[in-house]
Amino acid sequence: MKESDNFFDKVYIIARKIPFGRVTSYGSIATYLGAAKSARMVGWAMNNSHNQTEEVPAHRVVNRKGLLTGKHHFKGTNLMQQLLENEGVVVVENQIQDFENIFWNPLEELS
DNA sequence: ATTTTGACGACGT
DNA sequence: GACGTCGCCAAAA
Repeated sequence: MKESDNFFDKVYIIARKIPFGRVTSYGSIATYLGAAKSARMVGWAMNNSHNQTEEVPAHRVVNRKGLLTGKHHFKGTNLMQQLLENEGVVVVENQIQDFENIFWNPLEELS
């Protein structure tokens, strides 16, 4: 069950492939997996990502608006933002600044 | 087993 | 462009 056995595992794999200092959106991952309209499942997978053996940089995954919608799910209140800022990502009020610039699209970057 | 919700997104109004 | 509704699919109540 290393490779893409199911939709969820794929999400984790893609999430781990996000480069340092870059971010992507749930929908982009879902689209890349062929389930463009199942963006919610990506988010749900992230929630379950804690159960995964390997760590998943869920903090690098935000919604299409570049908004840190899932920050409440993290341990701390602003932990997600802290992690992003630690990578050079500027975040103001849960919103990523210059989102277009740091956006990582698996459809293009990843074949 | 049925209903509700949810780390989203696209479309309609 | 802000707000509302629907669609997708899986897990929790």
